[in-house]
Amino acid sequence: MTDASSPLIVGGDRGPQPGAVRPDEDLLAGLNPPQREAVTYRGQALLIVAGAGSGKTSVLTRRVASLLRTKDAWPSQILAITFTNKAAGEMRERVAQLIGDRAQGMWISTFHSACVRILRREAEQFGFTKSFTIYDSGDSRALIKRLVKEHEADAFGLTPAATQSRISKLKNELTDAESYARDANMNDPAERVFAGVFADYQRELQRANAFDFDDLIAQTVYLFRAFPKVADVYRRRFRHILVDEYQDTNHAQYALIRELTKPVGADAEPISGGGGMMIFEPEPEPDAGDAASLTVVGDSDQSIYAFRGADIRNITEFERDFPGAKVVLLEQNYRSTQNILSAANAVIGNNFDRKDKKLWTDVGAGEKIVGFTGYSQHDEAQFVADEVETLRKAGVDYSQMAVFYRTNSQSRALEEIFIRSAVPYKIMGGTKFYERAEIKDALAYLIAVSNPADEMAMRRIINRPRRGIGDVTIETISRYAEQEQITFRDALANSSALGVGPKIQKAIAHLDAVLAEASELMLPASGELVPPTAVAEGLHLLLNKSGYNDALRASRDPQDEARLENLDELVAVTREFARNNPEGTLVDFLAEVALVSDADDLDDASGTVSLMTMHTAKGLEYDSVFVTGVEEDLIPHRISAGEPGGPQEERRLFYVGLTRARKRLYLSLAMTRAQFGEISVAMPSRFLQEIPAELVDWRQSPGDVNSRGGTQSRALNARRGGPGGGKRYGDDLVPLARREPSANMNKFANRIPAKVRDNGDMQLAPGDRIRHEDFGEGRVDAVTGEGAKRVAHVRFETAGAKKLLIKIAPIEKL
DNA sequence: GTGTGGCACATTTTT
DNA sequence: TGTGCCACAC
Repeated sequence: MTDASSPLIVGGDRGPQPGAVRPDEDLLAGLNPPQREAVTYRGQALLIVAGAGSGKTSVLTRRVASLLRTKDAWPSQILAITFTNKAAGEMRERVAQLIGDRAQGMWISTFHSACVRILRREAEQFGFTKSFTIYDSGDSRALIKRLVKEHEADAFGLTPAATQSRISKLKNELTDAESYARDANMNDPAERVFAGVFADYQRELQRANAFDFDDLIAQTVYLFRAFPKVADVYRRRFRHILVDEYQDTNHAQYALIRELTKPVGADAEPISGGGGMMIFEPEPEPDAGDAASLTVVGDSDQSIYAFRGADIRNITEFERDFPGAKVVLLEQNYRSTQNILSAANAVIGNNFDRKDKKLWTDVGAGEKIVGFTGYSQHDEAQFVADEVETLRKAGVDYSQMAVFYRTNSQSRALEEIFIRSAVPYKIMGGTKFYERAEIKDALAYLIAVSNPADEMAMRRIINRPRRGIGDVTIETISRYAEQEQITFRDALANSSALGVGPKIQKAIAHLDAVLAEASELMLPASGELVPPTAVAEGLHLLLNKSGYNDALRASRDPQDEARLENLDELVAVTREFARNNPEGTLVDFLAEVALVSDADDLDDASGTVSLMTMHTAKGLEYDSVFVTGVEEDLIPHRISAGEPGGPQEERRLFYVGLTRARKRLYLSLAMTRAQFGEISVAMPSRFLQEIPAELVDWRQSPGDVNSRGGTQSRALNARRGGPGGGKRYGDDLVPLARREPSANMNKFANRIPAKVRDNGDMQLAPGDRIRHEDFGEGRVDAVTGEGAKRVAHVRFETAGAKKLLIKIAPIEKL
């Protein structure tokens, strides 16, 4: 290993002089030795293995600051890749705090944003224009759906969803439609059809001047390979490349990094074959000093994106890929208490095939992990809501609490209970703002202005609001455009030549006029500067003059009022964009909107509890964390069982969830869970067994709920902790109200599939009277379902109407 | 071309 | 539970 190699000499600036006080000494304050090393090491390649909570963000920002301070790099020579836009923003801010305005000019962004920037500059090189559109998954699904139908591919079992994910996987492996067709077995009709759809899809994207998410990366790689001169521009520019969350990079992203870290001029000879396919073997490095230095940060235990092509080998084989690489291990955790870490270590230790690594902390054991088992997901949610309130009363801010779940659908029950309990919350991701129909419509209007080649956007808005333009007319326009070799958008300008009725002709002419007016407002004539407010004004104009807003206002559908509000919010977003990006154009705005991620809209100061999936939680931390739905078939998810490496990835996901917590961790599950309106029995997750029993304080263990006649009677509506119980907490670490340790704890500890209460095939019929352990007596109204899923609809005397799963409900027939 | 009602199917995670 | 698609009526 070439330790302590000589400092890079850049732009005539010398590195730090030996013996002198380091110019970046202040940046090292408070760092432990490995952290220091990670900040100060200067060499070609550095791998920072950063366990959860080991201060990696701090290290990364200080490393960037140090590179600038020691003059090893100018800001413009730095390219830092983060996982989310939010992380990028924070990093930029923190670097600026450390070293001031010098931070200007760095590229700190996600892979996707960086590629958009590059593609934007170079688009004309390969048949696109600067104003290309970015298709999100929904857009590309819509396009694929159309093509699948056209090719009648569903006859071969090619659903739109399957086709989309297959294309995405291929692109992540840098296989394009042509090379796929070359290697595919064309005797197989299914293969042939798929290859046809793939090729058409790519053709349509090109025709629409559009890239999908995967293309943003893959096409940038192709661009670099096909145009070595272009690649050299960026190799010359970026002398220090830093990549965060490296364990979640896919092959295309890896290839991109490889391209950028080749020595300038490495590809002097143009490569043969226009496709520019992958060259795998490491190239001889003629002059290593000439290549950019690379720093990657990651933790293979937190790799949770294999399903979208992330390749854990990128990090595990880093040392092989970059010979002479320095490796720094960060194992001291500054985030969580020892109890939380012990649980997390124990869980992740069950993954074989991993380098053993143990996080430790010196902050002490802290509180025990709290466990709770509810009857239903609502019961579970009530526990969470009650506990949130208890914490709040003890002085914990809502914004310091988070609730995690495996699947988005689980948020519904939590939401219902939170609303009822008046707990302020915010759902990250889920049905996202930008996926709402009215927002997509509004954006389609903007796209129609910015990228007239995008026929999808045109088709979307042409009859929204209703203008009396149906499929027949759309096809007429489309045919006309093809005939005249013009775009769909331009065909609108010739409405009189289309041969449609006068009413429709007028409607088309009006839409054309509105789009033209908006174009004038938002698009710069050559050399002209457009005011930053142009996007906001243009959007406002489009929505009003197109009749879109009027149609919503005139509607009597109560939802349309909410849609209007959403559109107002979108206008507000454009204003905000103008404030933050005085030079931002329409095209920039659309790109930003297309690339927002689930975690991006996180607003820390909002004073609300955050609800999100465990995936979204990556990279975040909270004082108090609730991991909910810790059940078999949920975490690990049922579908993962069949996938190679699936269960292990699920374990890593669970590990990510646990390690988000600073002080308090809650694990909860439910004994029954309703999905699709069907109630089914849930079993505790195998991961619970992996946590040493002494770390968990079960308020209500699975055993309590399961076993018949257990000692714990549980009152569904009892409010734990009670309001205004007169408890006073001075300390930050609150001793929370705790029930006496469950007598059943040992029973549960290492024998998870505890005996489920089983009423056998108890027969109930409408009119029967029953007694329920908690609800008391009631009368059966109806029985639905079959076998183990039979459900009794019962009207209780005091508790009201309930639905009970007959097989396991704590009931007896009277 | 538009609106309605019935029915099938779905939910793993996401830039 | 709820969404999306299709068939049918206006």
